[in-house]
Amino acid sequence: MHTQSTLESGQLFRYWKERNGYRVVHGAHSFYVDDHGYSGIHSVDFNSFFRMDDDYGAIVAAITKDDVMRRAVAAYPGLRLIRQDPWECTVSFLCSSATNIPRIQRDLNNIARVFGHENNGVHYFPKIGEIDDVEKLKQCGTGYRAKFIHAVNGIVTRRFFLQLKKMDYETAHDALMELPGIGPKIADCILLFSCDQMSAFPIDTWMEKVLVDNYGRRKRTYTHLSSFARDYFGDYAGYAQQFLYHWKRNL
DNA sequence: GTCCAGGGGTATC
DNA sequence: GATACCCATGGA
Repeated sequence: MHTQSTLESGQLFRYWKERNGYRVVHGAHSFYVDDHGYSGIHSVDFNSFFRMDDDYGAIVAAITKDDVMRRAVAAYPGLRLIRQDPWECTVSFLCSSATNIPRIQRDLNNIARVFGHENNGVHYFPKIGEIDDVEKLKQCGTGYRAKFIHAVNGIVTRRFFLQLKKMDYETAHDALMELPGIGPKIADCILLFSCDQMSAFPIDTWMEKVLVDNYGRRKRTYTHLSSFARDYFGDYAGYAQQFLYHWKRNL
């Protein structure tokens, strides 16, 4: 695994550079990781978090269908999808609308400090139901997103997220879009990064550029672009998306 | 001052 | 179905 491209490709937000690697704080975990190893987390949880159960070589081979993908994969060998906690992932991408990554990181750290749990100087993310004050949420810097985060905090359950993992893609996508503030893009991020829906293909402004510039797409509607990509790349389209997103942003 | 940033809701044609 | 505008905010 290549830690830099994996952690800094916009899927996870609460990490800090430490020594020669990173400290990651997510769910109930706070651990250190670099390109040579890790500490502070059990191997079972580490392997789950970085999707070591995937057949990485086979997946990369399956999605490398053209020269664009060959360039993206060659640029970031070892880039992996992360299997996140669905609730933390949901709040993360509710924070992500029409803003930038540094600000998402700032807001999530504020939310963890204000609503979460402190242990040995580490601020862990709040659990479902604990983000229960809209004004404090706005003070975290979330702006108009506060009302959505607060509403979703009062609706979802652990069971809801477990169901999303068992549903087919379309059903799970529809279920997420029933929630306030969650449209097709944020729903795809939640499914891909935390619900084992590897065919989900989130399309933000950067992925729209990729599909128009590099894949000749004309219609810029979400459903058109997303269904094209899912058909073209197949069952692991989400992995292709992560390579292309990171590649396009760093050209 | 203007534009853009891992969007979504709503009104309007 | 597409398009326009609004939502708050910060950095370029």
